[in-house]
Amino acid sequence: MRGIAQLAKELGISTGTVSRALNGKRDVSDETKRKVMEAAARLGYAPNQAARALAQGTTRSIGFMIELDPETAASSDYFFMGVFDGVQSVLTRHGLDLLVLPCPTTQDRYHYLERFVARGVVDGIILASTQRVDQRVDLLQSVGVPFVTLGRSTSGQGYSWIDLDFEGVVNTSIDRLVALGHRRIALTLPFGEVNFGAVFEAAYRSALLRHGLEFDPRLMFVTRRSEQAGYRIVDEMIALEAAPTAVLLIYEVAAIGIYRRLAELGLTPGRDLSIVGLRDEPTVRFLEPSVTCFSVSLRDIGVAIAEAMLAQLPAHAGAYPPGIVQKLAHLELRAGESDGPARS
Amino acid sequence: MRGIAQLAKELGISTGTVSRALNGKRDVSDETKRKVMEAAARLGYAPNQAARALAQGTTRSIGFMIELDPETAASSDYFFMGVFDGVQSVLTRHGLDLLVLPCPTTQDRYHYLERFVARGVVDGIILASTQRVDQRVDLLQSVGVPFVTLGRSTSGQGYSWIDLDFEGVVNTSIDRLVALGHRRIALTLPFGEVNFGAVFEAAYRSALLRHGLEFDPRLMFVTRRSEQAGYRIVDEMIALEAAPTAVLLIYEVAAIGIYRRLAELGLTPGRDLSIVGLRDEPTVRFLEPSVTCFSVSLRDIGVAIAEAMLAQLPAHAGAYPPGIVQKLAHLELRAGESDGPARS
DNA sequence: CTGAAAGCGCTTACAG
DNA sequence: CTGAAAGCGCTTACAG
Repeated sequence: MRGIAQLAKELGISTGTVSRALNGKRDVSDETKRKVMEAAARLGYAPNQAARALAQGTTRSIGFMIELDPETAASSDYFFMGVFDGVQSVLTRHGLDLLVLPCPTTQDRYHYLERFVARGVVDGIILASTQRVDQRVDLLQSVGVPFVTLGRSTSGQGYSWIDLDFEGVVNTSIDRLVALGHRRIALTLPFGEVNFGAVFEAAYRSALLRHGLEFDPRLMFVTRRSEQAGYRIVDEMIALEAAPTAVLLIYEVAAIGIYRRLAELGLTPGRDLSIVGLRDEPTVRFLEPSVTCFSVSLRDIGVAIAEAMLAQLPAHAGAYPPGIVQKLAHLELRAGESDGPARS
Repeated sequence: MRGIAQLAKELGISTGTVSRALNGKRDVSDETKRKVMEAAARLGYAPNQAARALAQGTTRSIGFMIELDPETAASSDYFFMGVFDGVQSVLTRHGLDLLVLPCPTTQDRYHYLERFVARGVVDGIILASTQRVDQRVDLLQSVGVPFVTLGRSTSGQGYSWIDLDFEGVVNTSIDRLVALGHRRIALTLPFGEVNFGAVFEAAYRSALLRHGLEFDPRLMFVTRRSEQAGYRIVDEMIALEAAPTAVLLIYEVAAIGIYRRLAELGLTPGRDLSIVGLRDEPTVRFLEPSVTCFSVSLRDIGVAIAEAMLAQLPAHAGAYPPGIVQKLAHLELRAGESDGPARS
């Protein structure tokens, strides 16, 4: 005999009563409750997760699916760790566990998710690296599993998402660079079909339009999230007959490669090429000269995700206003020294 | 009716037979097997995780506990993503899932783990950020849950671990720096009680001894994993009456802060201060001048961890020689330009 | 306030 | 090769 049965026997009461006491149900005497709690703590008893999940039909855990693409994920640890912490801070208060589900490089993201969903491993799913067209959204919606995406998608309709305000970043950056006299502003875009790539590009185009600047597809560079990518595009930019005088980076780490290549060429960031990065990752903040970029609280993003999740869980209705949450996280400009007046 | 019962009804056979077919047991006709598989695929059926875990007494998933310490994790450290991928590549082949368990900053690591273990959420545990004295090791050993630690500990005895060869790194670095004429070599150590801090320091002391160099506690700097930490220690080193001419970094990202501070002071890495970092993170590899550091395959470390895990799981005995695995991952020197001859 | 019992959705000896 | 049935460890109406 083990588990709750053993505990019950030890106390000389029924397993039902033990269960009710442990779960803080009403209709159990304080005395019994106290004794059960004490014994559970003493014996280190915790209800078996599988049995409880089976009986309750709920796992009390939320899955956060991330992707281990070696190139993309290679420097995104920091990003997710911060978000995880925010998610946890909320879930913990509600007795929910966070399980991070890392989709291996070799596996298809759709099937990876599908399996977890079909087996009922978690009560809700958080999706990252949301694609422009993301079948995972359709899957989750058709199955009816509560979910929140970090990043929008054109798939599905009326679901909860939290995203960075890429439009705001682009507008602020372009306005700033134009005010500094820049007319040819390059842009780096993410490799692959992540949705924020499309958002970034669209915002860029409309910002140029707003300033009456010509859109030149040769000024757009598709890059991986890597230092190497920044190193490479310097030469590509210089090779253009009309080279850009500024560049807006979707992945700020590229600045590291750009700085290095510029140094090799005897050029100076902020003078010979203006650079604006996305997030103020510590790595980039310490470059010399410091990179102009934007700050955002990863923890707050995590908190927002968790709240959007809770709003969908029946067991937690009331704690948060039920309904769909769609929220853009504002990014605040942190002016550095990597951008300056355009030189003709 | 749902789940396996529904599938069984659909096919007009018993749930037992469906289960046996799905699990590839012998004693099921190929014909039945085929039909069941087909129907399962068509209906998107996957056995409920909780029910299966309860019946089998095994969850078929392995937990990887990491810590969300904001200061430590806050650097763009892709260490874990690489390791996860290696672990996955092995586990997947054996039908095991990897669940990453992120311990929130606000929670005690011991109790966080204890709860997961008591509830039987996973069949095995991988531990990271192993402490010099780590009660989690004792816990896991007393409960008898299979586990592998990433990093050694003085707690427990005779358990499986995979660790970086810090001793090798220190020996190679000190030999190299001494050969370059350095006599006063500083060291950065990790904040807190992680075991590799003690290993790093011990190796440093014995390497100095081997070269007949004096050990000076003022040359040891406890740092967080951050760029900021590197920035700060430059001034501290310079302030010493006998300043070090070289520094060996436990956290390579510190090089970024060091570079910045040196630049501000008009000093040059590799000439005015020699710097050797630990791992060749991309961030650091692109600094100018490039940082001398060491390369190691994170994926291989993950593979080794997973294999050490499988060796402990009864269900997978045979695939890997059972027993305790204790392995040091070799780090290969990648000479850069951040260290050079000592200047008097 | 408490106990007895059914049921959650699987797996697995046990018969046949 | 297949079915009927017990059992995994919980939770929860239902009585009392």
